[in-house]
Amino acid sequence: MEGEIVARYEGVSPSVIRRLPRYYRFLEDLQKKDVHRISSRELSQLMNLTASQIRQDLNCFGGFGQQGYGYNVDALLGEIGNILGLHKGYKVILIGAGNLGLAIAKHMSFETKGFNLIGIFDKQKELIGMPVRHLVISDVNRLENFCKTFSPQVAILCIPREEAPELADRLVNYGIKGFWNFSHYDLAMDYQDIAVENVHLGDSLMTLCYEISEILE
Amino acid sequence: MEGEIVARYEGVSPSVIRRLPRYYRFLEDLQKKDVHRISSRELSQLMNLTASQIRQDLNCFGGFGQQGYGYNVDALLGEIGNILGLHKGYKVILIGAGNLGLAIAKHMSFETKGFNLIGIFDKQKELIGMPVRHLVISDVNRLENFCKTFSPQVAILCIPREEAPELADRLVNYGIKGFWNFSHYDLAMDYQDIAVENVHLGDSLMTLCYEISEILE
DNA sequence: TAGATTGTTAATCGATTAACAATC
DNA sequence: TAGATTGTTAATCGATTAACAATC
Repeated sequence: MEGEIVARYEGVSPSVIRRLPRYYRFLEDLQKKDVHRISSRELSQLMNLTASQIRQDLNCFGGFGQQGYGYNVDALLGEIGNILGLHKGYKVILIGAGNLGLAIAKHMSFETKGFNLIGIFDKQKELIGMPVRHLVISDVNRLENFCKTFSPQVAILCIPREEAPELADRLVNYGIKGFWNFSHYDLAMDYQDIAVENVHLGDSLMTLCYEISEILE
Repeated sequence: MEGEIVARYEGVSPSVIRRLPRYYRFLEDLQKKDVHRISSRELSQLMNLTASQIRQDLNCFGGFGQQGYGYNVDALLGEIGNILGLHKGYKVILIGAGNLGLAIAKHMSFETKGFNLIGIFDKQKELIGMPVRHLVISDVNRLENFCKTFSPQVAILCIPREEAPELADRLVNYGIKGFWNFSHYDLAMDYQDIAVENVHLGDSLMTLCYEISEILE
């Protein structure tokens, strides 16, 4: 809409952004517990952070608190939700309906995280037609047509490593602007203006291995 | 064994540790491609890092390179594997055989990441007895007995948020030393000498939402 | 030996913490 | 008003990058 003011925060560092979802979760929790007011100090104790960091983080986006009072939980929750864009309902498709893909399709609450799952694709004939939630698995070769018709913005990749680079390329051509990448390939940042979240569960497990061995030896 | 020298690297910062699995993956890849020698500069280009950082990182653990030559891929891969402890085969159990739990049980290559999956537990009667890989899902109330008998060191939590804190407590009492936590609860660091890897897939998705909205507005 | 590339120290940059004046 | 707690600036700390002498 013309003239609509969309606050964007270009200068904010990734470390701050990555903490926002965690703030959001803790605030949701407080809200559920009927806590309506919280100071940075109280929140810092809950979250294992410094109060200073919390105030610093929030002030990247504006003065959401009130001196002498603290923060209003409901208002702050709303603000962070807006900053993250959780009301946007971006259209997302999932490619690869194997174990992990299906688990994510069934398990993840897309609606509360800014997304709307509108398609699931696989190349395996036996899976095509299988119902998952409100959807039915489609043939991956319908991808181009589907994207032209429905213009999803985001793709979740639950495909083997080898297939990732080529498929990502194709999807960018079909208009995809972001990837949630579970394939074991490090989706490169060659693309300008394409968002990528690489999720490497294996890396997390290896890190745990290091930590365990640090404790046990 | 008495007198065995176990190199531990207490002083190394978490940011360096978290990069090790990624180095490991890229080196594996080079090995598969029959590359046996690589300089920090070449590797930095592959990985989107600075050569300086790579040298700095590796030198936290020792001088694995050779001036004028670079690094031997196979040797370096082995060293990083050792540092991470990928040969340890720590015994791990998985609790919660829902969509996500099953996907992880079936999909994850534990063996190559330092672990050995020795048990899967759920409380739902219909799931108990179901075969998964080389295992069969057990009743969660057998957990204590199982832990006393087999002494697993690590537990994977694929359980609802509400059940996480209490179950984690119990597991610590049963001797568990580390958690790979997929429940939406932030497993606290109250415990000394317990390793925790919290995996918040929802946080990752919300971060992607922010990034997308930054691109699209 | 000359060229290449490491290991390592020093410089820079960014992120976190501390402090306190502003203000509810 | 007095007490509390923010917003914000300054100080500290840690992580990354640059530079170069050591050495293969």
